[in-house]
Amino acid sequence: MSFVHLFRRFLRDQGLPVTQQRETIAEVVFGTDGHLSVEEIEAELRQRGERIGKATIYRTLEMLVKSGLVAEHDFGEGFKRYEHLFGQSPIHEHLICTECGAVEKIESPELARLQEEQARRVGFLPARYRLEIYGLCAGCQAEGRTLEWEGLRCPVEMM
Amino acid sequence: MSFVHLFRRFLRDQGLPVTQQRETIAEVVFGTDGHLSVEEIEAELRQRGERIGKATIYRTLEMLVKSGLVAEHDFGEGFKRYEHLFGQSPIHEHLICTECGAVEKIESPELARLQEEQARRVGFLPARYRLEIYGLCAGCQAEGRTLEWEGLRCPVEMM
DNA sequence: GTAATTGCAAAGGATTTGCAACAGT
DNA sequence: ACTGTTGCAAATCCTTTGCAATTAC
Repeated sequence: MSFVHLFRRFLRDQGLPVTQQRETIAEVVFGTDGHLSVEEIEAELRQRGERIGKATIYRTLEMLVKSGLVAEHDFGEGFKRYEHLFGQSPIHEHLICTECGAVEKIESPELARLQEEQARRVGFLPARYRLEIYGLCAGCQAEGRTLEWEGLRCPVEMM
Repeated sequence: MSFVHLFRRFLRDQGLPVTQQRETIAEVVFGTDGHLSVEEIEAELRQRGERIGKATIYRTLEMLVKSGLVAEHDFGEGFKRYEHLFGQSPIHEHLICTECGAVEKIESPELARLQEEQARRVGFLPARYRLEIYGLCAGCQAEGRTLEWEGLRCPVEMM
C-alpha cells in the first residue's frame, strides 16, 4: 500500500489536507489496473458503502493527475478515463478495440526512445506522451468481426 | 480544388445529396492546414459571409471524418479539432505545446512502421493511429518559459 | 414529387463552479 | 481558529437531436 504514502506525501508537499475522501478515492483508483471512468469510480465507491460526491471525485482526480501518479485518457467515448501509473512505465501504448472496447497496454522502450528522439530533433521538449492505436483486437478477429466504419473510408490512393 | 471532387464523389457513392453548405464547409476545412475547431470554422464561415447553422457544421464534419478525408482530434482542450488529410500522410505525429497551444506535425515512417509492428506482434489489427507528444515547443523554450504543471509531478523514481 | 438536409431551439451528457456546512492542521 | 474541503445543485460547455420549412435529385 505504498501508493497511499506517495499520495499523502504529494498532498503534504503541496500544503494540502489529507482527507478521508481523497484517500478512499485514491484506494479505488490504485486498486484497479484498468482504465476507470468517473462513473465506474462512483459505482465502486457505492459498492464499498462510501458516499462521496461526484464533484469531489473530479477534484481528487485532478489532483492525482497533477501528482503524476495517475494518467488521464480520452478514448473518444465522450468522457475521460483514469489509470494509475504505479509500478508501470508511464510511457506505454494503448491498443483500443473499436468493436468491443477492450484496451490492451503494451510497453515498448524502443518506441518510447524513437518518439523522444523525433521530438527533440525539431527542438521540442517532450513531457508527456500519448500513443493510441485503434483497431480490431485478437478476440474480435477470432470471432470474425470486422471494422464497421472502415468500409466508408476513402482509401489514400484516391488522393 | 481536387478535394471538392473527392468529397462530391464520396457523397454520390453514399447516395447523399451534394448541398451548397457541405461544399462550403469542405472548402473551409480543406483551405487550412491547421487543426480547426468548430468555433473557428464558424468564424471563418461568418467572415466569408456564409450563414450556416452549427448543427450543419457538426453533421458535415461527421461526414468528412467518415469519408476518411478529415481526421478528428482531441488535444484535451474540451472540444474537438479537425484536420484535413489531403496531400499528407494519414499517419503523423503531433507535437503539442502545453504553454502556447501550438501544434506541430511531424511524419516518421520509421515510427509508423514500428507501431504497426508492435500492434501486430500481439495479434492486434491496427486501423487508425494517434500519436501525440505534449511538451514545450522550441519557441517557448527560447522565451524562457517552463512547463508550469511539471513542477507538481512526482518523478518516476519515487515509485 | 420524394427523400434528405437545413436551421433553430431544446435536450443531452460530462465536467465545473458557487456556496454554506464541515473537517484537517 | 483558520484555511481548505465537501456536497449539493445550478451552471457551463460542447455536441446531439426533434421538427417544420426548404433544397437536391
